[in-house]
Amino acid sequence: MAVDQRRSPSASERKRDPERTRALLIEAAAAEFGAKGYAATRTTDIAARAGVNKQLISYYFGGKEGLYKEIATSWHTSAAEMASTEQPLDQVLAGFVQTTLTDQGRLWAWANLAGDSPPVDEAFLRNQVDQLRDRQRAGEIPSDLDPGLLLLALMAAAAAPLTLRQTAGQITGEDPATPEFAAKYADQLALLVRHLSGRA
Amino acid sequence: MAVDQRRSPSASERKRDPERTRALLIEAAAAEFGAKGYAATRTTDIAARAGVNKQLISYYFGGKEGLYKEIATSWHTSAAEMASTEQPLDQVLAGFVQTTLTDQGRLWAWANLAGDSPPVDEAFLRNQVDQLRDRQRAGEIPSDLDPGLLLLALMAAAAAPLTLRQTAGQITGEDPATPEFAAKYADQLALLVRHLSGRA
DNA sequence: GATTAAGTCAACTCATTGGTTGATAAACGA
DNA sequence: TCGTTTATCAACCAATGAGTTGACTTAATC
Repeated sequence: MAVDQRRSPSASERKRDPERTRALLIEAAAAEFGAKGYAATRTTDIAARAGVNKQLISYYFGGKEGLYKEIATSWHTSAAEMASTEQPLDQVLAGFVQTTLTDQGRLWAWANLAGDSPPVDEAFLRNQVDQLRDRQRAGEIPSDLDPGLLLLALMAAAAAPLTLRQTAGQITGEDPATPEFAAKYADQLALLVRHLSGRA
Repeated sequence: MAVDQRRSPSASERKRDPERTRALLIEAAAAEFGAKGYAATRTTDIAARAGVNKQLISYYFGGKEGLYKEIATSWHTSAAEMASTEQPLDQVLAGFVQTTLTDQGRLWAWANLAGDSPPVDEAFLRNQVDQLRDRQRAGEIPSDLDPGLLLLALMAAAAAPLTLRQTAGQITGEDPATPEFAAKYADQLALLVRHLSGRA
């Protein structure tokens, strides 16, 4: 027993660790909210998944709603990061298809339906629209399409495995929530966009 | 007081009318479920909207869940009808965009996210995929696209004003839940499909 | 080491909500 | 016309679930 425990608290092995607890709760909440939506999620389930007492939800986030908002706003920032990088269109879409599989993505879908708070960073959207406009000028994309509506259509299409999960399953006979499916689907979208630009 | 009330019961003016009550409940329920999703919907709200005592939900449908299922299955049939008509692709999409505005449409979106029951008539989907394949053979659509995934992408895109309501609002600055928006958006999709087929 | 502060938990409270009960009235058949 | 069935409602009930309380325990500070 000569080892000094405090030398490297290293979070994971400490008995008490507020940061870790917070993180556990946030992670568990994202999973639960993402799977069932806000209304159907039970705080008890969140706590159980996090392996922690449910009172701590109140302690750290002031309750169910506070916890939800914490998560809802956290992706604002992650989306903002994404906004900065300027990639080819099919890359952007592929990335988008990927987020489909994450808890964040599911949460975003719920929020959209429920009409919660504006769930995406405005700057990100504006940026994407601008880039689409540029591509139009460059002749990559037909000029008679409205860039805003086109972005909307492409985002919606990319989110299909998520928003139309059931229907996707019915059509393809596969489980749309797998990385393999996402990859295949992203390829198809890339192909589609390429056809759009005329240079198949 | 000589008039014989019973001569023409005419539903709407009768004091008691099971059929009418049932219909009122179904309509109200579709609206409520569509707006908030199953979990967030209160039976009290349904009854209030229908202008009827809440106990009648149990009386006629055996409870909240029974009422929900009643509605969830009812669109199966309406979708099946839609399946029979063979229209040009942009017409199909336009029709789809339209349903976006209905309670049925919203309900369908919720069901897809929640992973409820398979929410669309299988025959309808198969039919649409087959038609897409035909169009491919006819050269209307690039042959290297998978018809199933293409259908998925197009349906998802068409449902954008619904599934990405918030985001749509952010992008366009308009309310996507209006007939005007739906019309404009449907036009864009038609245009997009036309570009896809190469004959801009 | 004693004191204080922070973190965690089990048990409890209280509002909400779906569902039930029993009374009441309209429709209907004999 | 009278009894029976059907439809409707107001009031009640039981269960659930979010949030609170107070005790207890670990860590930090003096």
